[in-house]
Parts: sequence; structure tokens; C-alpha cells
Amino acid sequence: MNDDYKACLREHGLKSTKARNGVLDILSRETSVVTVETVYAALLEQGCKVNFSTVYRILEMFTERKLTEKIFLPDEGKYGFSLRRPGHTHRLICLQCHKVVDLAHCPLSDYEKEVAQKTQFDIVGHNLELYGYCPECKKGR
Amino acid sequence: MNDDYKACLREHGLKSTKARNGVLDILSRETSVVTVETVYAALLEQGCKVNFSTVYRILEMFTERKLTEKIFLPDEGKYGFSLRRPGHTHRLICLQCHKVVDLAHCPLSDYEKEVAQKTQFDIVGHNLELYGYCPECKKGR
DNA sequence: TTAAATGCAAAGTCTTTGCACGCTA
DNA sequence: TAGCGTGCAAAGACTTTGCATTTAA
Repeated sequence: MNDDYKACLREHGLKSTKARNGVLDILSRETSVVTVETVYAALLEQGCKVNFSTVYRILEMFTERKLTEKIFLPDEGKYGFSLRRPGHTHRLICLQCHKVVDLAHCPLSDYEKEVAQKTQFDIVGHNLELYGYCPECKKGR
Repeated sequence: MNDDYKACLREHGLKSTKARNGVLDILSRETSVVTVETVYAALLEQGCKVNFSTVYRILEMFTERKLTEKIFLPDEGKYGFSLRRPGHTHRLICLQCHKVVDLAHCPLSDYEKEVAQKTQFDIVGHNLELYGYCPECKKGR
């Protein structure tokens, strides 16, 4: 398992270190978008002594290397990160527990074309996130 | 025109002041999403001496009272504001000049229903912003 | 060995807040 | 006049950076 992380890091042109393996480990057992703070806390909890700024640097680097995705969480006013799973397009995020469901189908490409034509913009991308409450969290509401 | 602002503010339960009128004036002649800094600079430029924190407070208050909309600008890493125009749903934002085009048609309601059914989430909303370059800005690229 | 990663502390950016004073209704 | 709005200065939250030290390859 540790080897997997090593290989994964290597593929992305990154050295394997205790901290990076730890971050990878945490993200991979996580179905939520997690904040830097959460990752940091989880690292400490599993005995990996790291610095806050290291976690920032790792997550930033991972994002740059397309290993993770950086998402602004409007309800928190800060960024969250999650492993980038191939083939995903958009996300459904639980407002309570931050669980994330990847939505494979993107309904927007036709829409983008239509808008591009109407507005004469060059459209280079979009943000789409759905928000709601997951089956567990919606029970308690 | 000044009276319009006054009436508009009143409708939203707000006193008319020099600063608020100024902000309203700037936003109404603006087709872009503007940052607090931009609003602040514009106010000074038109001779309205205000404090930065006042601009923050005004924009926050306007947003609370549904007069404006607060949007996170991913490329800037901070918030922008724009007048809330009735009937809009989503926005197309120019990455260079921040011009905004409101998109009346929201293509997502069916999609939301479909996702809700598949995932059993209660979906309460979504974020959709399109990004690109407007006709003027795309020329110089 | 050597370049890259990390720890630490400090600074940076955007935003918010407390309090006294000023202005609108 | 009474209460809301504003200026000012300070603090707060999140994030980034510089530099010395440690570590992986």
C-alpha cells in the first residue's frame, strides 16, 4: 500500500516522503472534500508529525500535478481538496458532512456551445457544483 | 437619478447615504463583477471619500438584502459583487475584463432531479459559472 | 552527494469587528 | 433626538514565503 503511494507520486514526478504518503493515504480513504486543516489534523492523529505549511505546500503541489483538485467551499469560505479521480466531471457536495459524489455526466457541453454562439465569447470552461444533503445527513433535518 | 437610488435603498429597508448611493451608482453602470477594491477605487475617483471597511459593510449588507450578489472569483481568489438583476440565473464571466453576461436559461433543473433520484441527496442548489473571453478580449489573444 | 522537501517563524492578503463619532430620517 | 452608518485602527482567518535544516534518490 505504501508502495502504491510511492508509485503514484513517482508517476506524477514527485518524490515519496512521509508527509506526502500520509496526505495521499488520508485523501484516498476520504470520500469528502477536505480542508487543509482536516488533512493536517488527520496526519497528526495517525502519528505523522508535519507542519501546517507543509500540508499547504503538498496540497498545492498535488493540485498542480493533477493529483488532487482544489475546490472553493462557499459555505466555509475556504478551499477543500480531494483526490482527482479520472473520468469525473462534476461534483455533488453535502453541505453538512462534505461528502462528495462525482457526477460522471456533464450536461453542459451543448449548453456551452449555444451560449458561445449567442454571446460570441470564447468559452474556456465552467464551474458546476451541486449542493445538498446526503441521505444520512438529510435524516437529521 | 439620485432619487432612484434613494428609493431603491428604501425598498430594501436601507437608509440612503452618500456612500451607499455611490456604491449603487458604480454597480449600476458596471457590467462586470467588481471586487471591493474596485468599488472602493471608483468611489474615491468620483470624489466620494469612504473607508475600505465601509465598502465591505455596504456590499455585505446589499448582498444580505438581495440587492447584490456575491460571487467568488476563482482566478482572483477573492469575492466580486454585482447588482442582482431580476430574472437572471447564471453568469458568463470574462476572465480578462470580468465583464458579465447573465444567462437567463438554466439548463440544470432536469439534471438536478435526475441526480437527486440517483444519489438520494436533497439537492438545495448549485453553482454554475461559465468562464471565457468576451468578444473584445479574445481579439488580443 | 545533491537537489528537493520540510520546519519554523514571519509576513501577506482579504475580510471582519469594536468603538467613538457623525449623519439621516 | 435616536439610532443607524461610518471612520479608524486593530485583529482575525486563511494562505504564502524565506531561509536553515533534513531527507530521499
